[in-house]
Amino acid sequence: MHYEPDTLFFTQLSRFQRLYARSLAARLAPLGVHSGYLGVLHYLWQRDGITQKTLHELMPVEQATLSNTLKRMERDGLIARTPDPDDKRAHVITLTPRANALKPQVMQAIGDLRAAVNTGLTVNDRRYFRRIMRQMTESLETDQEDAPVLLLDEVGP
Amino acid sequence: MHYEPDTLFFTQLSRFQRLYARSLAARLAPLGVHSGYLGVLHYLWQRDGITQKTLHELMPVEQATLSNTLKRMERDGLIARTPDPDDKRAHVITLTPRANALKPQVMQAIGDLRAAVNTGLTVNDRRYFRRIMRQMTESLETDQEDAPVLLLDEVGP
DNA sequence: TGGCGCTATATAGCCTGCTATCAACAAGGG
DNA sequence: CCCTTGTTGATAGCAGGCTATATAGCGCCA
Repeated sequence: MHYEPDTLFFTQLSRFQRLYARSLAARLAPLGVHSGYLGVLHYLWQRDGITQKTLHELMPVEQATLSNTLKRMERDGLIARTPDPDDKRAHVITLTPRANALKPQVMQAIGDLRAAVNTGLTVNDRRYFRRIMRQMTESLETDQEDAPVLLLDEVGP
Repeated sequence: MHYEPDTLFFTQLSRFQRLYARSLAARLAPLGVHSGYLGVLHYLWQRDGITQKTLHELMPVEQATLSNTLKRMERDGLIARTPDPDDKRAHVITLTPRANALKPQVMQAIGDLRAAVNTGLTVNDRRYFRRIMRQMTESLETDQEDAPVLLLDEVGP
């Protein structure tokens, strides 16, 4: 009875995520969209003209990551950043016409991939999978809160 | 009835994978091990002294990725590369004593994390999850084989 | 009002992955 | 024996993540 299941769970998970990203990339490439842009597009399609800060509050990536992603999206002509009249530190992010026009094709690509990945699975399988993934995600969030805060001595005078 | 489930499956999956990697990193950092090293360590602990090519055949990453990972592991004193006597292009990769000594702690870290992630899940949940993940992974592999090979005209003289 | 601390964003530097390409060596055929 | 073709590994350059830190502007309070 093997204790170590030959390939690590982490390895399989990473591989799965990378395969997913690659299939997505294959479908999005002709549109000039990268997988990292998806989250931004998703929220801006719902609510255009917000600041980076607001967008950041909606998305599960760090501020620096978002900043870099927005830079590439600007370079690729998907968003524009105009100064926020109310706060000179901030910029209002808006989608370009091109980005707006892309929505149906991007949605189609996502749907296509979803269908491909779901072949052979029941509705129940999918729900169950998402439920377990959500629960594991919560456990990981907790795990990181419980992080070793240590080094709290040495605060001396 | 929402068709679009608020956050994209891909986004959730990526986030889950990143959280997993981060929790792993938190446990491995004190050992001087990065998450990308795990696969290499895993296989070399089983079978030390193989070439990069052999290792590559075992691992689900591209050759260039492996090459870079090995470079960082060498820099960090975990592996050594000695010339292969049978083939002057190749190097034999061996673990350093430090890397060998690290095995119990790394295994412990992996086990700890596994336990943390599995809290609240039944054995059945875990098995089911892995099964669905494996099946989705296979669907994605198929998806990429079916890739648009296109551009096969224009070969003419 | 002048300065200090907080906040919005950008940048530097790293890890991990990818594709494309190159250099060096191996192996076989003519 | 040499020359072509294949194979092993390294490198360049990019995407997308991260932490840490810098910069600029906002706001408040003394």
